[in-house]
Amino acid sequence: MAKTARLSDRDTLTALSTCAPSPQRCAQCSARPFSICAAVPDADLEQLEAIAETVRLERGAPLFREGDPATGAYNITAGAVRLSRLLPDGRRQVMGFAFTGDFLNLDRPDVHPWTAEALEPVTACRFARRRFDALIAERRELETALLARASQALALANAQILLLGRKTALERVASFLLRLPGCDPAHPTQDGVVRLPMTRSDMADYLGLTLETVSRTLSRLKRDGVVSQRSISELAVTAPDRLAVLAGDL
Amino acid sequence: MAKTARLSDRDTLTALSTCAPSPQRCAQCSARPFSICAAVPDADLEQLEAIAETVRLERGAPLFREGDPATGAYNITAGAVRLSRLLPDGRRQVMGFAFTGDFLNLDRPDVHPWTAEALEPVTACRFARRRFDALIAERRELETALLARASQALALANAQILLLGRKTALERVASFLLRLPGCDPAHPTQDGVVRLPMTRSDMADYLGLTLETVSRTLSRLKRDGVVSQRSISELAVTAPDRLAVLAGDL
DNA sequence: CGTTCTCTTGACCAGCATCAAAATTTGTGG
DNA sequence: CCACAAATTTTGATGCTGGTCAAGAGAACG
Repeated sequence: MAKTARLSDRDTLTALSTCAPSPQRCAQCSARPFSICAAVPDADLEQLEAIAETVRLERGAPLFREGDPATGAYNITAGAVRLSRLLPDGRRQVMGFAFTGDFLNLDRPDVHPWTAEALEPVTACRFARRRFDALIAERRELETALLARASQALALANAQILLLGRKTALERVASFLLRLPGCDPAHPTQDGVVRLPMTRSDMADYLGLTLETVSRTLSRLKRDGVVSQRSISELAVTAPDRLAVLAGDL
Repeated sequence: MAKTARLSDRDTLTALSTCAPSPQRCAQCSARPFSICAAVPDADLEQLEAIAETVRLERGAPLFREGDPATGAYNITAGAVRLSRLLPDGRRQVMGFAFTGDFLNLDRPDVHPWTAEALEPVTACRFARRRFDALIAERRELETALLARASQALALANAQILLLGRKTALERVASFLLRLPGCDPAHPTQDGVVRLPMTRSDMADYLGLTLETVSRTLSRLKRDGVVSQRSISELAVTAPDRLAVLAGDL
């Protein structure tokens, strides 16, 4: 479905921060404050560095695929990732997007329940499964951090269940635009700018809609003066209050 | 929405098992093997007993309500519970059903994200928030068990997201009938019998459908010989293989 | 610049929702 | 146990939201 495009856009990475995301130097890692690694005190970072390995992906490249045996866990240190599952006939559900600081395979499954693909150039730390499990067993604060992350993930999943089960197309798109900016700590949002590193099709498959419906709904929001388009992948929310009403939760 | 019905059907409880679910005697609790309490060794059960309190609910009674401050966590020891959230205009999403052994408030929220109501007579153990938090801090195996439960809950939530985002009405109902029996360890399912302690409306609000669509879909499954009706709240799956195909996942 | 991919817009359609009413089940009181 | 009332379920008729099909406009890349 998604073609493996080639694109070496290293600028976004270096522009992001002067200290490179790198397991060799966890202490200087720009993603650490947003990551599960923040639970490990500076003095013990070597333990983390010892089992981490840096992975770099170009746009479209998979970090792992649905059905593959899970041999590691991943911490995203830069870029954005799409998590998706397929039904046998090709219908796709985007299960979520992961940004800087997000941890994949919280629940340490034997087999990956979904495919993870880079939406833009991505760096991630890979922790080999066995050694990571051993580290968790040894360091309780890591397990506590994992539980906190799992709780967050559950709350988000439940918000998505409400969205998919009971919201209209307009409410889904509005909810998405409100929620997305808060998900990426590497791109702190300024005055209502929403960065959309994914395609309309990705949004549609995330929101249980079609790409045409997403496009029409965004056009409607523009026409109604709720958002304005800065570029194809960047919107500005001009009426956040109205957008919140349209999103429709309490 | 749900009226507080009065019904003291104690028989289902005693019929369920000879050893009463009771915190005073955790060692004899029939729900313990299915519960998070299984993580606490027999020798230390007093610690659990000390902070537990038994709650009994008649059908329709709430265990807690969406928006209420969360002052405790609950372990269901008998019966079935409906978890639901409301949109301001009254649309309802049933977030799930909880059965014997299920633990509510895994993520220890400050405010309950949903309402929990008894579908039938229910007994539960209530753990006061503070004291439970203290016990977790003290006993690591409890935290490990919570993480394992949270992982399970995440996997289930993700299955539901796929269902709500991309499945047809027929696929949703079929998936539901396949999944439900495995959720209630207190009623081990014999040869494809599915117990449905919830109404059509509850199923509909769980599956993102209307009660009419659920009813029509069940009628269709009956007409096609995939299931047969034993009573209004009990079906028998006569063609499990065909049902699995209709459910449509890999 | 031309090729390709993505996005937008329009016309039409289908699956499921809505509205309505009858059938069945459950609960209540004699 | 029966009769009646209330709630739930089933079934039918009709409508609407969002999906499908199609074509053209705009970006991105070589």
